[in-house]
Amino acid sequence: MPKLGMEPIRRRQLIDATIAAIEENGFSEATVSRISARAGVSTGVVHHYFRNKDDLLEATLRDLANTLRREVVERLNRARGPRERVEAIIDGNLAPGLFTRAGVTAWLAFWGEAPNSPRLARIQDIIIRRLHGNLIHALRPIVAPERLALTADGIGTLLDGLWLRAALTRGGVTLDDARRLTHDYLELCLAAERGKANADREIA
Amino acid sequence: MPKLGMEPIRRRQLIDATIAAIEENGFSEATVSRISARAGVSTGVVHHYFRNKDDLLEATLRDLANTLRREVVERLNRARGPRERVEAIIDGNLAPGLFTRAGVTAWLAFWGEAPNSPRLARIQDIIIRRLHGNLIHALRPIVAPERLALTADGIGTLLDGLWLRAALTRGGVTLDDARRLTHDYLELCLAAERGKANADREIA
Amino acid sequence: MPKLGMEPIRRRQLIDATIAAIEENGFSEATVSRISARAGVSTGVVHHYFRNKDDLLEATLRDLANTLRREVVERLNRARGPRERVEAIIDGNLAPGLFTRAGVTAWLAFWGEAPNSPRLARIQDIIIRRLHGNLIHALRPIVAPERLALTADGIGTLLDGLWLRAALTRGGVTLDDARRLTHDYLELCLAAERGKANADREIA
Amino acid sequence: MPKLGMEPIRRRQLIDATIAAIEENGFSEATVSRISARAGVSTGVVHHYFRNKDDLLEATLRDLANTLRREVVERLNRARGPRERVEAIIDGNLAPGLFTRAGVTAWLAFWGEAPNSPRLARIQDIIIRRLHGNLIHALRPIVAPERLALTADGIGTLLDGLWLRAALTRGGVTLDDARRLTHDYLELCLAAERGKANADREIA
DNA sequence: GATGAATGAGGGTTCATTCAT
DNA sequence: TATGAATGAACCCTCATTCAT
Repeated sequence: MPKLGMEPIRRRQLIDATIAAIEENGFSEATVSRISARAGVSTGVVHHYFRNKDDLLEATLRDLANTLRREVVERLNRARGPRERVEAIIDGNLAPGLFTRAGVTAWLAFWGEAPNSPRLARIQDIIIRRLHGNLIHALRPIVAPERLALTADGIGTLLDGLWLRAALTRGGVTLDDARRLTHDYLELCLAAERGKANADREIA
Repeated sequence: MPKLGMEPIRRRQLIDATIAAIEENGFSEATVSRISARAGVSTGVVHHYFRNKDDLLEATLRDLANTLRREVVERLNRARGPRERVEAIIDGNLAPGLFTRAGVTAWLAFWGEAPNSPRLARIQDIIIRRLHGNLIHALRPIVAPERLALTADGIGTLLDGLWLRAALTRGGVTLDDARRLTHDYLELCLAAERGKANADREIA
Repeated sequence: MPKLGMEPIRRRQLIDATIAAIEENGFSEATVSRISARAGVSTGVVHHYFRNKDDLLEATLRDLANTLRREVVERLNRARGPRERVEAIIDGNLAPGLFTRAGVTAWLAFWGEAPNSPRLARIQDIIIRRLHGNLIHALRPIVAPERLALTADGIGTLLDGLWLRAALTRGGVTLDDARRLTHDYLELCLAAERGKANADREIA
Repeated sequence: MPKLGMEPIRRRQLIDATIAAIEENGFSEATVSRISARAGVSTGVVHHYFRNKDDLLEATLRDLANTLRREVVERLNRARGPRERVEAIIDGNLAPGLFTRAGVTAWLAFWGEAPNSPRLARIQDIIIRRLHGNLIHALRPIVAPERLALTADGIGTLLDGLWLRAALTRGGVTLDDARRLTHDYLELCLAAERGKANADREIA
């Protein structure tokens, strides 16, 4: 009789094994046989639960994206006031479980493949759009409309740049440095708002 | 005597073909046979002028890095005053010949491979360090010492984030948007400097 | 469950195919694709059961060495008395299944490669040492100590020379000729022993 | 104007380079480019003076064979009496310039290729026949007719076996050991002759 | 005479995928 | 449900050989 309910278990194992394999040896070395060996199953199992390797890779990237989303949503739910909402988004993207040398390496590998894989590119697009939407929503109450998009892009771009550098630079980027940089940027933007508001008041 | 002086010509052709192949099909599809076909030569030629594929890839990344450096140096030579020097670095990194969907895709592909390739990683490291050094040098006269490193990191990280987004997002990032974002960041930083200077003066 | 227990079968097939390929076309023409075709399998199978071609070649030489050892051991087990033991070793090395044009050609091919392959050289070394050890042991009761090593070397060298000539000379070397030559050498040595013994007795 | 008389010089250089290349890295690694590099010329030169690589290899084996022949002939010319003639042949085959680890390695490489190269096989055949002919001629005066062929085969086979072992065994075979073995064999044969002659005389 | 650039077939090897068990 | 044997295309690379110069 067949073991029931194996599907979610096996998919989970294989996705975790895929992330681990990419982290350790890079995208091109993450072969089906290495992934399945790491998951403790035979190569055939991969094609039993995923149509092909591309499907497994897509599922893996989706899984990474979901983890990121959860980190952000969780912090957003605890945030009070617009300022804390922006900080929740920033801190969610720099969550200790994700923003590690290993974690960003896997992301970077997917980024490198995305431009020539429509399926991966689509997911990346969603992630970036989601970040942008969240930031716009959180910043609207505290940033002037004409600077809204620019500020959201600024924070989003900084976060992406930090991820990239975390994967590329030899020593990585410390979580503290990353936080300081983004929060300082937010501070600069809000200070400029206040300065402008003061100037407006003086004129009035 | 055979055709003389073919070496620089062929190396140039092969490097260009490598960039084109990566742009079009991604890193993993940039095979020796595709690269050589694109260069209009047989596969053997690749190994006549490069020890192996890794050497060709390294030479290609070095070439990209050199182009970037030239764009920056050229603008630095024309710059007058510290503010223009910072802008020269920013604009050099966003030079029209480099900051295109295609160009940026090749870079991203190399970034994705770097964590697993010490040789590529070394070059990336040099590029990032060079950018940081240039920025520090240009910002020193106009930014307070305690904010110097932070500001340089901010601009550098923004530039890296812009490159990443240019490759990843569907529509890319327009050159104008990129310039606006970075120059605005510089403006914010300098405005904060002035604000602090004013506050200091008022106190005195 | 897949077909089980294929490993010994496939390894046997591939080793046999390797011997056949070397016999027919020589060492340099014994390519993986020719070997696998001869075994009736695809090229991938070779690397499924052997890490690489060198491993297959080493296994093949080991197999040849084992066959030789079996031929000798079998005859040694049936031998009665020292004289018959020496003859068992000689005849084992000239066993009809091994001492054929074809068999000897494969050996010679391996000999030709051994000086450049430490792995093959090691096996050759063992084979030669084993022959020497066997001969020493068998000759000890019937040859004076001071002539023991020389006689063993003589028989061993003759056997090696016969193998070489069997592979090289156009008509090969007949089994009968080979036997006559080695047995005659043994006879000469033993006659010399007897002669010396007689002389000693006369003196006494 | 073309340099005249280059042909013998270049052929000599290339043959020497071929022997050196085979000695150092084995038959399969003796490529045209390595041989020409060692000779200090370009790859094209090889095909200028030899129709193809096989021709160069054949010329090289012929050259080795000629060297061997010269060593033997020279000693034969100095020999006095049949016994010395036999020893001249033995010592010529063990000449210090030939019977070295390096020298026999090149020979062995050719032996390994000969069975599947009719051209090389033909030369090997000549060498063996020549040795046999020389031995028969030298032994005729001192060995009984019915043992003549056997004795010549014995010495020839011993010499071939010694060459083989010199190339194969780790420590090689010392010149002294080789001489002792062959001369002892000759001694045994001649002693047997005398013994038989004595026996015949006693009967008479 | 000599060069070395160029070719392209063929080498060993890896891989995603299929399938009988 | 799971295995791992098997496939064969495609990979990078090497090589003898040719040929314009």
